[in-house]
Amino acid sequence: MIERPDRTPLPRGFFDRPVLDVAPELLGCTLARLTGDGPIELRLTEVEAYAGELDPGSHAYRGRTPRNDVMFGPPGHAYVYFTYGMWHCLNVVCGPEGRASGILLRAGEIQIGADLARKRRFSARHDRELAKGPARLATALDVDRALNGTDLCADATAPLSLLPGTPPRPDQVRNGPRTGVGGGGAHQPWRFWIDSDPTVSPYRAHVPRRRAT
DNA sequence: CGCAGGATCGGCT
DNA sequence: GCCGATCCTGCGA
Repeated sequence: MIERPDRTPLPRGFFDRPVLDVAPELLGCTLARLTGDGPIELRLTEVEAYAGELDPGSHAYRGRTPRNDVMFGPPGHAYVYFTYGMWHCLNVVCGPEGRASGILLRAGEIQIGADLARKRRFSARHDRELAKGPARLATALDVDRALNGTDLCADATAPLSLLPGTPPRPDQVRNGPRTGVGGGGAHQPWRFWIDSDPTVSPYRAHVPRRRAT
């Protein structure tokens, strides 16, 4: 009998906890995508927590809308949003249900399907850039709003799921301010990443956009 | 390598 | 109308 890594998705209970407990534990976990062309999998190296309606940085801050509806639903589901007119970003809803908290999956290391990811991320000059940033991660794994609401705990044959992986050593888990978040939520140190990992995206402070002249 | 500017459109005020 | 949980390219050092 051949030993294989655990293909059982993380249980719903894993996500049905306070988002700040879940976020650091997601590091090292496997995000598995089943595309028509084959599987693409990555090991998460960077995530960011958003604490629901009370968090000025969260999409849920101004209450429930058609766009953020999934965030108010049960934990363990995918919240995918479209931004800047061209990009998608992927979150996991966390508990308790109705809190509308979630975790943005910001970066990872491609472990399976790098050839497929390279086709989708043709401008990446190096494999470490394939999923270095939330929109790059979504692009590499062919994630768009068609996957909004997907149950990530269903099973490994689903189009998108989260599985246990290889956790980092506890002393390798770092945290700091969230990238690109302005307003009242800017200073919260709710971004978590694996220290010294080359696939972690660079920190960028929020920049209000200037109007075109 | 760092920084500035542009792309592009859905969601919400 | 304004702005965004971003990324890419081009330019200069």
